[in-house]
Amino acid sequence: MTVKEDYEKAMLESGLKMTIRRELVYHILYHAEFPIDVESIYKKLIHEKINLSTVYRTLESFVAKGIVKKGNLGNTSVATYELNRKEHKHHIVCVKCHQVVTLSGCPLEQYVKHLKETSGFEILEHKLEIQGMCPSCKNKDC
Amino acid sequence: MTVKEDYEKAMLESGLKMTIRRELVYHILYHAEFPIDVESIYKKLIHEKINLSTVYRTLESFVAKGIVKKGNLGNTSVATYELNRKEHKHHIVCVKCHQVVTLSGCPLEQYVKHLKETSGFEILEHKLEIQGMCPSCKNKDC
DNA sequence: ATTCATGCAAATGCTTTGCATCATT
DNA sequence: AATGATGCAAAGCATTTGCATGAAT
Repeated sequence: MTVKEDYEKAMLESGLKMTIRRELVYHILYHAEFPIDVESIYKKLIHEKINLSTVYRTLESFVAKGIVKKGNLGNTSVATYELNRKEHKHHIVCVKCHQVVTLSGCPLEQYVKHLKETSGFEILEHKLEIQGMCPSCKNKDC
Repeated sequence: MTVKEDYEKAMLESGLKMTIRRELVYHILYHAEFPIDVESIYKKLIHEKINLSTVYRTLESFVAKGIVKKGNLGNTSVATYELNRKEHKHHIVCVKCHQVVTLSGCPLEQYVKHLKETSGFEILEHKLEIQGMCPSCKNKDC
């Protein structure tokens, strides 16, 4: 399935109208290797006619429909967004330079299953982020 | 060790001066069962003479010294703070009412050990938050 | 005495919103 | 035609900062 087909499927299933701006944002999320913030998305759209508030609104409607997951960049208050794929990934973030490395696999599958059976909650998502210092920053004393 | 002794130890070790405001904030964090936001802290200090920006500055200097860990409330951009205890805890947060339940134990100890050996990063903290719907919200259709 | 902490007010930066216009259904 | 999407400008809100004063070392 192509990105475009993927996008169209998401719009149809969610009931959101198909527009150029939404497709642009969807494409960026689709090709992102890790959660990205609004500024990064907007910068990638510098040559397109799209307003910053449209980017925000697009992302929020995607989140409301479950198409996209919202998170935060490290411990900052900057929101990040990523496509809500079946195969989710977790990341290590460098506390200094914010470099992000994607980890393979999810170490929590068993644990989440356990919680579903014992917690009384309806378990939905989980957020896991490992913080550390990347090899490069580790060697700089700043 | 009492809260006060704990606080004094933290200030001595970090080099931060001991002040009434810092002690007040430290006490609140000490007795909090889960990460709390600045507004909640400030409300608990309503009868004390303390400025909101002092609360922010106090928390940020605690974070800088590793006394406190900073996070986020659910997927919002509101910062939360908790004491950086040896025995860290994780939580389930209700996506509707923001009720927080503390989980026992950390399911990631083995995994983090593994990452320390293989990732090339100096692994520091990790953030894990489970999102779900609490028993009460689960039964309300809103 | 020096260094750091605090209050206050103003500024910052990310995000949201009201409203008129435009595009998709 | 009706409903929803977008641009633009203004507002909102959490957080930060400059500066003068006050307190801890």
